[in-house]
Amino acid sequence: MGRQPCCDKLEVKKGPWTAEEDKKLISFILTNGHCCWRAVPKLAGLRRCGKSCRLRWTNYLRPDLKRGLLTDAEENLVIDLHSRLGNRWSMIAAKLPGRTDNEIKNHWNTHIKKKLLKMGIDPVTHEPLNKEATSQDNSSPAEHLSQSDRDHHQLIVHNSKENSISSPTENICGDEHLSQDINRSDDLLSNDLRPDETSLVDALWESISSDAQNTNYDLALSSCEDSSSWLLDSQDFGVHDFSFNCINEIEPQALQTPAMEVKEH
DNA sequence: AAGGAGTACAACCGCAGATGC
DNA sequence: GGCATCTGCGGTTGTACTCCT
Repeated sequence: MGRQPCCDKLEVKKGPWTAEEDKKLISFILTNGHCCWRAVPKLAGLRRCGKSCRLRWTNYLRPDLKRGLLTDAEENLVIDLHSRLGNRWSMIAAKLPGRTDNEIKNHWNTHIKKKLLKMGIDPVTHEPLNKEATSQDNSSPAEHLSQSDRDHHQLIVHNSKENSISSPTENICGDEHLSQDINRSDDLLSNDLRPDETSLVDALWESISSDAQNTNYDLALSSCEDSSSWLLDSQDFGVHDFSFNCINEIEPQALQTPAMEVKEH
């Protein structure tokens, strides 16, 4: 007995999101939160699957996201965490503020994996690919690499010494070192974070916040400006946090403000 | 300049766990 | 306990872009 599809596939649009769709989604979530993702597209006037809306929001539209490549410190932290947690991208992402699991996963697959292979380290086990070669050859592979690459290498050597475990995923629970190290890494990270990069999404947010001055979601936005902590709670700001009485009052046109040209050009 | 190869990243898909009835 | 539904996660794919020949 198969599951129902999460949405009516015939009605649902796929592929890249348009600026107009982005704005609808942002406006809707700022105004109402997300009651349940399945209902969001309908209520927001989007012909998208709820899943797609959730993904778009969490991976791209959330205002607390950082943009741009991961810094060296972030990369080191990802490698460190990966050596302990394995491919648990959501857990890794939770330790990198402003980064998403998808982003980290992509970065791992495109950058870090290759970097580790280049260093002679198995990106899955974080063990040297050829132990004999590394023991015979006094010059570690890291010596041929940049400072940041050497940092990675040292971090991995440190980790493999500290966790004398066969699999990186076996040491997840009850590891006091883990939380301590993660905190240490967080401190390291916080000293080396890049400032946010201006982006199209920022422009989108600017346009929305100017719209917000004339609408009823300025409250949500102001709390957003204070800090992004409301977003951390956003997992929960469902029906119990937001009144949905207003939903019927939302005119689709009201969500379609004219400032969306940014992305379309 | 053309086009093939490589790269980066957004988005989709399917599965599994959590939850409610 | 069984089933339906929702959500989140990880793997994979699609596509736009860049680089190289």
